[in-house]
Amino acid sequence: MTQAATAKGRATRARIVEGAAEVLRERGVAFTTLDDIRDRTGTSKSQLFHYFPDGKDELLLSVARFEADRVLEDQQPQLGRLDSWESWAQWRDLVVERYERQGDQCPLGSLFLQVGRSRPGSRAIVTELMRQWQQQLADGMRALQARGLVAASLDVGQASAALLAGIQGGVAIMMSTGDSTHLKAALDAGIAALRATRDAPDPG
Amino acid sequence: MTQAATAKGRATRARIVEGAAEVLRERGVAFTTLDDIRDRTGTSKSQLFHYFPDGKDELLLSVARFEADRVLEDQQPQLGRLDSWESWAQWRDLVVERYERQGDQCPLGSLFLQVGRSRPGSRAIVTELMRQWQQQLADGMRALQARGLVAASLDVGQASAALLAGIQGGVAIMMSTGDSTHLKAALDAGIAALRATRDAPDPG
DNA sequence: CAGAAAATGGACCGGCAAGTCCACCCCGGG
DNA sequence: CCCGGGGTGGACTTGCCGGTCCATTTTCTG
Repeated sequence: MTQAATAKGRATRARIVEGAAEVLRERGVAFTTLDDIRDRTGTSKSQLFHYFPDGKDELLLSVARFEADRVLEDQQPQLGRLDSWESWAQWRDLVVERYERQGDQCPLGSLFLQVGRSRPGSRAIVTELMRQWQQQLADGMRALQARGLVAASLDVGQASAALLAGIQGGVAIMMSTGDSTHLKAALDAGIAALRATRDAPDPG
Repeated sequence: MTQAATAKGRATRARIVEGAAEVLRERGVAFTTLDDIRDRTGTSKSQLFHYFPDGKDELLLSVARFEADRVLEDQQPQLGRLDSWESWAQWRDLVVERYERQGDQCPLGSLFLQVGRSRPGSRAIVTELMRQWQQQLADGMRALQARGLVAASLDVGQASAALLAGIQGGVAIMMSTGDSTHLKAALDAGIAALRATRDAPDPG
């Protein structure tokens, strides 16, 4: 039963997912038990298994979906409207701010470790998130091209892939070291690469 | 007792670390037990605790150190001699090849999940690995500068940080999606950015 | 206001895996 | 030869935690 039948049921299910997401962010997947989630969400063991019959894995997968959705939502509306240098700059700051606030928690990354990267469900979630994210970056780059701010010859697919990789890596490094230098460098380098398609390079 | 007293002891300890690293890569941290490691290494429970008195965490940390060392070793000698476009290209291929061969295993990443990113020991390992890696990239960029292949005005610190982030992210994405496109894009973009400091941009 | 279906509470079970313990082995030195 | 200590084997303990079960309450429907 993935969908609850009544409004109350749906509310409870949502409460479980959101509460579980909180606990997981705080404690980390490896150290979170169903009892922790039960406590936080004010539910009982039977409810957990009522709404997630396949047990912990199913619940974790639902949390992963929930977190994946948040990732892109948290970057809106900037990410959806990257049609000027100003909006790119704003988005860049937003990303840095979001992840610095998040600190060393990587709900999504850790979630898949536990469930298993290769499991059909989990891989689909990341793949889809990456696809959408890159898509929006690519849209932004094409918007710049349309306005003549970026050379039409730019390989948008490659540039957006590289920028996305830089973000992921920057975040990953920040998780481990607590330092956001790399994230900022990756964002700035990615945007600078766009600019460089029009500007003259340093002639030195 | 972190160091064994006799040669035999030291050999056993090394066998444990290497064997554990193998098992962890195959099964993943979350699904590996001390008994798995015991089987693989042909040792007994008491030996595990004899050489790693603090238990599983201490062992995992040792494996993390072991794996961290491998990361840079596997990129040698190319990584240590990035003084021409050819050597950069060779290194780029080496990185792609190494991680494609590794597939969806990320021994290091997962290890820290289990031990806890923030634990003093584990954070130090990643930080040091990142520092050395970036250092070697930066050295390579300066070598290009010295030969006049890259503009002296290039901010090596920022460029190396961005490239490192791109690699990390590219690898991370490949782990989750099985696709090395992003890794290649990040590497190529990073190197192209170096070239672009000298070449004229596409005038389109 | 039934009666069914959904939702909830929480005691209980069972297995697994980390960690303990002690007996034994092996080898080098005196 | 024996003795001491590092090295080894593996049975055993222990606690945790995912998962089960059933009794009870609440909510929908006619």
